[in-house]
Amino acid sequence: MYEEMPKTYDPAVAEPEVLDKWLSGNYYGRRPGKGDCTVVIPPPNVTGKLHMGHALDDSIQDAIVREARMRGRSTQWILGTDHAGIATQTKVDKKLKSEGKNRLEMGRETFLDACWDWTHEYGGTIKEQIKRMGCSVDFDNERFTMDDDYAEAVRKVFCDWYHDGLIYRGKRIVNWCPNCTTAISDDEAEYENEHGHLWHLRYPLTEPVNGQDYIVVATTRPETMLGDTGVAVSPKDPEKAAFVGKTVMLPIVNREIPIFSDFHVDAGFGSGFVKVTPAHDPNDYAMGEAHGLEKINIFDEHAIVVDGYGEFSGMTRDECREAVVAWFEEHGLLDHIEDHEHSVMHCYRCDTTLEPWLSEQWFVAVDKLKGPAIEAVTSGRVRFNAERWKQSYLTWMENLKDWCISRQLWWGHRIPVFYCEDCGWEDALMEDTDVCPKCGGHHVHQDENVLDTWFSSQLWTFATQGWPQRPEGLEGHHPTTALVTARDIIALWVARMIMSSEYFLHEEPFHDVVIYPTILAKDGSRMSKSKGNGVDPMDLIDKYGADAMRFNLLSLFTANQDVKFDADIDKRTHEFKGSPRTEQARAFVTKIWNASRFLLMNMEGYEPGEPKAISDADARMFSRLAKQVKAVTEGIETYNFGEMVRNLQAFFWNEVCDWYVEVTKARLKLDDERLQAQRNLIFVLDTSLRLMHPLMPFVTEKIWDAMPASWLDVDPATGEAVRAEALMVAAWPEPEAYTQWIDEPAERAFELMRAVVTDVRSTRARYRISPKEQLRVVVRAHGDDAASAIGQMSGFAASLANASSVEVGLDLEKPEGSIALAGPDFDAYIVVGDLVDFAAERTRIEKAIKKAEKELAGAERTLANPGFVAKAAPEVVEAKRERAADLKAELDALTAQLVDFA
RNA sequence: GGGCGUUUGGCUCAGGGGUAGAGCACUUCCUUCACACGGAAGGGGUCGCUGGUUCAAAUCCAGCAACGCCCACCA
Repeated sequence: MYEEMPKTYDPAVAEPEVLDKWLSGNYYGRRPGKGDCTVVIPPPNVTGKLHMGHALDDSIQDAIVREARMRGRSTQWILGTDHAGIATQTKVDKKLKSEGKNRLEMGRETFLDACWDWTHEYGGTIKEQIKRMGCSVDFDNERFTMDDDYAEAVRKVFCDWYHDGLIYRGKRIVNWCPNCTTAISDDEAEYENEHGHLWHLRYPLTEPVNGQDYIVVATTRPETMLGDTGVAVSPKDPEKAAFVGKTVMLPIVNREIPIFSDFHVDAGFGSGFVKVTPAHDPNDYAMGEAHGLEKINIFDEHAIVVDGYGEFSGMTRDECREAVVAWFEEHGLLDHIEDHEHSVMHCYRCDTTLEPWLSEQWFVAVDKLKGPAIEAVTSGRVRFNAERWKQSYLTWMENLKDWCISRQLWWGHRIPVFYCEDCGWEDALMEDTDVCPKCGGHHVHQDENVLDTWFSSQLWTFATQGWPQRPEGLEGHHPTTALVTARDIIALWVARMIMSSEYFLHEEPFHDVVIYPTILAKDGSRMSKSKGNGVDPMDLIDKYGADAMRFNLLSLFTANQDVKFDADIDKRTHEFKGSPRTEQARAFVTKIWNASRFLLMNMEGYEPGEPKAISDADARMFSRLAKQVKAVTEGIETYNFGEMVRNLQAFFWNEVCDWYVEVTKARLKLDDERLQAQRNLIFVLDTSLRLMHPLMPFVTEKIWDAMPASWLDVDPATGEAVRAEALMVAAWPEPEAYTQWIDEPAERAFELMRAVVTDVRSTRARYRISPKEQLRVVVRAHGDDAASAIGQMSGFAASLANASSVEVGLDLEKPEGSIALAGPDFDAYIVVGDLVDFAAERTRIEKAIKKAEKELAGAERTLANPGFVAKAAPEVVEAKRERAADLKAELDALTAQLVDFA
C-alpha cells in the first residue's frame, strides 16, 4: 500500500514503469465488448516528429479511447504513418545530395530503396513518442500507406475509378514546382504577399486605332510575354471596343496576336489591356480555351526558358524577366513601372515560387463524388465539432474542382496504367504486365507518375481495416467513431475520406469530426521552425511528465479556433524554458498523488464495504461525486474537454482534498467511525481516479496499483472483491449507477457548515489570531433547517475551524467579547475576548451593510417592476423574493450588531 | 472580395438573459503528523464602442473599431 508510494511522485520514474505494465499486459489491442469504438490516428508523416498539434490530437483521442475501453466497448485505436510523397522524397534527395549522389543517376529502383531505408530509420521515432505520451494505440497492428495490402487498396481505388470514368488524363495548367519538378494540388500551394511591380509594356498595333499605334499592357510577369497569344479587354469597357478584333505584333517574338474581349478582365485594373499567356496562367488558360488561342509553353520543367527564344533561351524566370524588361526599355517600349503588391504561390514543401505550367496530368472528376459527400454532412451522418466547421466544409465541397492526382515523383504509389507502344492500348490494371493483352506485343510500359499522397490517405479508415481483401474486418468497426484532426486538413483529407468512403462503402468514414484549436506560440504567432518558437512535446514530458502535458493540453481544448500556449522559449538558443500552465498541471498531478498517499496511509484495518453516508458531509460528497461522474462522461463523449477538465480539477482539489478529506481526518481517529470513513474515502478516491484516468493515465494507474479494493470492485452476487488487472481496463463509473447519491439538501447543509468555518477563519485572519489558538464559537441559526444542518456537522466545523466548541441553537445569546458575523441563514459569534477592536468591527459592519443595502435596493427595484412580476419565470421571481428576504434578515442582524460596537 | 474567430480583473482564459468566475500574479498569515508543486484569509473588473430587442443584456440582435485566421484572387 502506501509504503510503495514514495513521498514525491516522479513521472520520469513512474511513467516508464506504468508503460511496461500496460504493454506487457496487452491492453492496447482490440477486445470483444459491448459497443464499438474505433479511431484512426491521423497519420503523421513518416519522417516527422510529434509537434504540439499532434500532442493535443493524441491526448484527445486517447481520452476518448480509454473512456470507451473502460466502459466495456470494443476499442481499437489504429496507428499508422503516411509515406508523405513530396516530403520524404525531398529529404532523401537532400541526403543524397550531401553524399554527392543524385536520384537521376542512381535510377528509380535504387532511389526507392533509399527511401525505404530512410523510412525504416526515421519511422520509429514518432511511434516511440506516441508511446511515451501514454497513448493506447494498437502498436501490434501498425499500418503504413506503402504496405503491400494498403497499396493494393490504393490500386483498386484507382482502377475502379478509372474504369468507372472518374479518372482521366488531360493537359491542364497545374501548379508546378520547378524545384521538386512535380505538379502539386491547389490545396498544397500557399499564397504569400510579395512586393512586386506592375510593368506597363507597349505592344505595337498592326494597324493604328483612333490614331494610336500601340497599346499598353500591364503585367507582373513580363517574362511570360514570350508565350503570349492574345490580348484581352473587358466587355464592359466601351473605350476598348474599337480595339476588339484588331491585332498587335508581339515584340521580340514577332507574333501577330488578336485582341478580344473576355469577362475575366477587370476594366479598372492596370491599363485595361491584359496580355494572355494560356500556358502560364490559369485565367489566361481559360480565356485561351474560350477563344481558341494557341498555348505556348516557354518553360521547361525547371522553369528555364526553352529553345527557340534566342538570347532568352536557357535563362531562369528571374533572368528572363530582367532581360525582357531591358529589351523593352532599349526599344522604347517600356511605358512605365508601378509598385504593386500581389500574392504569389509557393510550394508548401520547398517554398519555391510555383509556375502555372501546362502539362499532362491525371485527374479525378469530382462531380459524382461531391453529392454523397455533401449529403453525408447535411443529413447529420457526419457531425462536425464545433459545428461551425460544417459550413467551411460545405462551401469548399460546393466549389470543388477536379483533383490533380499525379505527381512527378518516384516515392509513392505508382499509377497502375499500362501503355502498349505497338498498338496504343492503355488500361489500368491490378497486376503488372509486360505483354500487351490486345496485340501481344512486348513494348508495354507503366505510367511514370505516382499518386498524390492524399489519394492514398483518403482510404485511411477502411484500408487500415482490411479493405478490400478482408471486408469482414470492417464489420462493426466502420464507420469509425471519431476523427480528431486539425482544421487545415478539413479539405485536404477529411473531405476526401468522406468522398471515397461514400463511393466504395456507401457509408461515412466516421460519425464525428472533432476539430481542435491550432496551438499558437505565447505571443499569438504561429509556431514554426524558422521562427524557432515551437515547443517540442518531448521537452514538456521531460520537464513535467506526460500526464501534466496531457492535462494541460486538454484544458486548452475549447470551441475556440486557436489557443496560445504559454511556453517560454529562449529567443537566442530556442531552448525551452518552461510552461507555467503545464507546471500547474504537474502540481495537480502531485496533489492527486499526495492525497492518495494520505488516504492509503490511513487504511489500517480497512476491509472493502459499501459506502454509506453517516453525515451530510458524506452525503454531500457522494452527491457531488455523482454529478462529476455524469459531467466527465458527457464531457468526453461530447468532446467538451476544456470545461470538463477544469471542473474535474476544481472538484478533486477543492471538494475532495480541501474539504472532504479534511472533514474526514477527525473521523479516522474515532474507532466506531473509522472503517466507514475508510470505505467512503476509498470509494470517492477510486471513482475519482477512474474519472481522471483517460486524462492522466500514468499517475492514476500508479496509484491504483497501491490501492486496496473498493466497493466498485465488489461483485454484488458473490460479495467477493475482484480487482481488474489494471485501471485502464477497470470498469468506468456509470452515471446511472451514481444518480442514487444525488442529495441536494445535504449539499445545501454542507454549505452552511462551510460558511461557519469560513467566518471563523476570516475573523482569525483579521485579528491575527494564531491558528493554534482554539476559539469558542456560537451559532444562532435563523431557522430549524439551518440549526439542524449545522448542529449535525458542528463537530466537523469545530475541527476545521479549530474551535474549542461550536454551539448551535435558535435562541442563543451573543457571548461577551465576541465578534458577530451576520448571514442570511445564521449569525456566528466568535469569542475573541479582549482582542475586539470596536472601530475595526464598526467599519467592517458598515461596509457589509452598504453592500447588502445596495443589493437589496436592486432586488426591490426589480420586484417593484410590474413587468418583472408579470413576465419573468415564476421560479425567478420566487428566487428574487427569497434573496430580498435573506438580505433583509442579514441587514437586521448587521444593524443589531452595529449597536454592540457603538 | 467572401467567410470565420477574438475583444471579461496585471497576465492566460472560462462562462453566458436574472446579484461578475478560475488559474497565475499580488497582499497577509501558517512549515499542525498527505502535499510549501501545500493550506487559510484577502484586494482587484461599470465583461471593446454605439444603438436595438426585453420586465431584465456582460450574455441575444445590428452597426462600428481593433487584432487574428481561413478561402478566393487582380493580369
